Amino acid sequence: MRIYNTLTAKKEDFIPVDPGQVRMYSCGITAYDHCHIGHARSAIVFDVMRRYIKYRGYDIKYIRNFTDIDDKIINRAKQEGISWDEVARKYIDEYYRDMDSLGVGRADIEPKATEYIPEMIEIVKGLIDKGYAYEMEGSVYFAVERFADYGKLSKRDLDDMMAGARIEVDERKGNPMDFALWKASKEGEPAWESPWGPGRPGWHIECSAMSLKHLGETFDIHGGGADLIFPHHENEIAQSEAFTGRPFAKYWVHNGFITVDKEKMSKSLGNFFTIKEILGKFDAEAIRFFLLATHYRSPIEFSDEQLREAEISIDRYYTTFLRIRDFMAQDHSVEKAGSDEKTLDELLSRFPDSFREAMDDDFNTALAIGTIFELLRVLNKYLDARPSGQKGVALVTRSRELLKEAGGVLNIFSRTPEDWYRALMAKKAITLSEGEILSRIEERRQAREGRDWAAADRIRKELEEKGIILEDKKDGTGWKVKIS
RNA sequence: GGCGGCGUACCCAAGUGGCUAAGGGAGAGGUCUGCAAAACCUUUAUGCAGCGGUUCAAAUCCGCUCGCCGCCUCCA
Repeated sequence: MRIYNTLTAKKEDFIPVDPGQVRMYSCGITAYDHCHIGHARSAIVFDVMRRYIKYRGYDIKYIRNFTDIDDKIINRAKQEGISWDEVARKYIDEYYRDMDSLGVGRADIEPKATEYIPEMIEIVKGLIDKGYAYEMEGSVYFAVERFADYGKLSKRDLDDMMAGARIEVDERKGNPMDFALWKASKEGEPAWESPWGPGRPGWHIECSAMSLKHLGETFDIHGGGADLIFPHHENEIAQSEAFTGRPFAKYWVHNGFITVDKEKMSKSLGNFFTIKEILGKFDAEAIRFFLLATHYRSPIEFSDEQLREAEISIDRYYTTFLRIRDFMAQDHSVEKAGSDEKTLDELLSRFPDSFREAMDDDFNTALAIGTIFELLRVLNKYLDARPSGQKGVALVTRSRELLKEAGGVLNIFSRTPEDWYRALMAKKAITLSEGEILSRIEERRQAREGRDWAAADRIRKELEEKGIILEDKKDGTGWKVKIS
């Protein structure tokens, strides 16, 4: 496997610190509002990395945190008139609701910042003892000049940073770039006891404390959105490496942004779409497919049109699965070859390698999806000749297994075609019930039997206007939801 | 101002030195069909923002130009 490492700005061979064992940490959310599609991208990208690493035979321990204390949470609590911990709890629940629908699995450990206050205090104390941090009026700051490697992740030079150009300078700090490890709490704010008086942790320290506790001083993969590179991840490196004297994370991976009109989707610009809004119009699987159809480091322009195309792609997959099922159910007493049997056979032989090579190359899910659709095309062509017999059963069974395995790694294509159509009926607000559709199909069957094509076409047209497409096959009529 | 990224067909999107430049959508033509739909076939980039250069060989490396974006403040 090769992974692009932000730290070295190169794709590198992936060699875990401990052979066969992977330790991965990704930065989760600050629980103060509903998640938008950008949060979904990050969560899905790391979910797929985790699944693929496991698929490749590694034992993986995956941690994803929640920031449950922070200025934004405190402000939100004031707005909503509830306590800060109620805000955090509420939005963590909402997070799970969103992620569960998107097929994002739970991490092995999902620590919350406030559960690690003693560990954080220990690190802050250690950093003061080692001369990397100083206390000032109840707060503690990390002195960036003391850490020689400061800037190595974000490729910045302290002198060039034009500190103060865009930040409010606190004149009392040793260097304007010094950041808070521990913040003194103001009257009425949530506070924990510390050697420096009542206060709360700075933002960055929680990840250092939680990763150290669960993954050790040095671990393999640390990820998050590209906007976390500076200052968050840069500061994590400074704190952690200054404290332990050991390298922190070996591979740093960062996902690209979702854009709207070419601009980064963000809370401050207000150009964001929440996951729930999008789920109101599109199926969760389409969202997941849409996000995985582009490489994780590239920007993705958000658009309804792209989501619709994702639905069409998924529909193509499930339509093929219905064909597979029809084929398996038919009579196989006669051996009859399909079209291009050799092409299918050869493709099946190299498919696992193609898929794996794509994913091995820095988790190239876009290319991996391409291999899936290539197999669908060849399989469809094979089935077009209406083959039968044991050779065919073997080839089609193999195709089905490989497709399901690949889909499983990406956690897409895992439903039945029926579940897909039912979900689509709900999203597209189809007013007909399945029973009504079937009875109309039966009426039409009788009309067709009497060669009353006008009546048959009328029924088909009527259903299409209500969003249902009919497909006449040799042994009956199937239906599907129209995507438009 | 500093650092970084991107620009591939009508749209989306892989490809970062060498086979016919993946895959999806859309369009056109065709096979199949009572007619459709689905599926399949053919077709749509002698071409990869532009101009130079390196090389036997470049979308891929180097330089310049143009355009777009990101980070440098909370941010996935």
